[in-house]
Amino acid sequence: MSDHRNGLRRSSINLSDAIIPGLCAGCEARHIGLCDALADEDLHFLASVAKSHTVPKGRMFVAEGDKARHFFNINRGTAKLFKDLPDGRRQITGFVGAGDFVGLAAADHYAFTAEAINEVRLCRFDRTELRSVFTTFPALERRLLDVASHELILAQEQMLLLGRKSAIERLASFLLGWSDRAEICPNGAQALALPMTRADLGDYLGLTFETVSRALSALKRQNIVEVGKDHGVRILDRDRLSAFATSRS
Amino acid sequence: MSDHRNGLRRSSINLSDAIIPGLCAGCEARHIGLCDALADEDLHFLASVAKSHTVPKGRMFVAEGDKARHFFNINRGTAKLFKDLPDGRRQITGFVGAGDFVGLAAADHYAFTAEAINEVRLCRFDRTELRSVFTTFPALERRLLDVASHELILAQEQMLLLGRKSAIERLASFLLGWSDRAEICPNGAQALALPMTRADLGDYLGLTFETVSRALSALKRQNIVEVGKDHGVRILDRDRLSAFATSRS
DNA sequence: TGTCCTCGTTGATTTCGATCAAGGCGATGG
DNA sequence: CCATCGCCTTGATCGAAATCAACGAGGACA
Repeated sequence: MSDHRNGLRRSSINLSDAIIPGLCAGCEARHIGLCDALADEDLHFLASVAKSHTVPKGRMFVAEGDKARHFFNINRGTAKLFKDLPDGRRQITGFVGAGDFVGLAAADHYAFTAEAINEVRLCRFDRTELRSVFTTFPALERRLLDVASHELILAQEQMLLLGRKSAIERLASFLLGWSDRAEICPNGAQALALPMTRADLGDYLGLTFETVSRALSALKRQNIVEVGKDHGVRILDRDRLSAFATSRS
Repeated sequence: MSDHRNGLRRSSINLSDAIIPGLCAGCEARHIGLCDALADEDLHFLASVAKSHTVPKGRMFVAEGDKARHFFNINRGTAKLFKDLPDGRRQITGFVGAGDFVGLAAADHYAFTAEAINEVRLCRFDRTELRSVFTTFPALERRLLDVASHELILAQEQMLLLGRKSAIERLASFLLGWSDRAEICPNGAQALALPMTRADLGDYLGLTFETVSRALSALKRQNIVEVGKDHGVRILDRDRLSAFATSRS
């Protein structure tokens, strides 16, 4: 899970910072922003085509099938991206947080729905305007291609998880990945926050919420993780958790 | 499954054709080539950084973890892309054929392995050289971003399949998707060729080969598909197959 | 020709996770 | 305060797919 960042230069200037100064200050290296591709003085070009928005908890801000008019860059909060089947079954394809770019998985129309898990602040870019910015700053497009490549790698990792891993392996893999993301934006030795519900976790891992709960209990029982009152998780034994993430039983 | 092509202009000139004239002639509109982004007279720039190769059946031509030096464009034949777990479990993330571009899911190192299912002819591009071609022809990079977006859409569709669909739904979804690809390169009312084994299909659909075989038998029993002696499949009732692809039981 | 090997099909049994069910805890609100 | 609701946990049972097993068809090759 750490090699996937190697190919992407870490940003010293985050796009989000440029547009909403002060936000995400502790997170400037978070994941891969759309950052760093522009010189400081060019960032205002991007800012000019961005509109800042706040999405309340539970509100959907992208609907599958809608005409794809915008890209989004998350500044704060967490959202879930998912696809539904007509009978209500749901697959969450990813959780996105500060620094994450949303909207690549779209042709004419969005191929997914996005919903805020808690209050989300984001920047909205018009697709056509962003395209013209690309023409002026090709480095931005290069960066976007890197972001897309990175998402493809993650998607294939998730296919491996969904197609071939057991319930405990899925949960262990998720916790490791989630803690990797979180530690880029370090909150010290704090417990890892899990803003999503067990049901969301199930929809992400291809399990039911009961199975997620049981798998987490199993990890607690073995003193591999600790779950706080606030639902935060602390990883006690990263090595044994890693062992669970790939090996059978 | 048909809307995913809407956002991508169909190519009138296929890159593969330009480099190896005559190949893929019947497939020029196949999937999305890297095509059409360049004017006819500019294609030789691309050709100059490409090397044609033949990969025998069963031979691996990309190994997960290897330094990512090349991109590939398939001209002929079919290959499987996959990831393995240490204990041998395998997830095939995609089958690629004529016109398909391979190598996006890589940062510094490939995140997947690629192996020829039958004899494969392909063009190999040096990554760094291709990058410099981008600088001269930004339209190529734009096209590559479109290809990546399209692959992301497919990957999320596959996550839904792996996480939430039943065995029959998975097989039905695969057959529909596979026939969509094939009909772009029309072989008339012929049966649909399935060059991969049942085991490959299982590794793609997150099932065992026995379950794939049983699901296919179930579709045969209901006269929804017909399986020829050569393992080719003919879809007899596309509507009922579509119904299976999304609905429970 | 016969043997070996890969691939596919089908049947019997097992197992992991889904489903069904009950109850706990904390937040919200009358 | 208690009632309700959302979220989580745990237990009991069920079921879909995995596993184990046997066999058949076709191709490669001595």
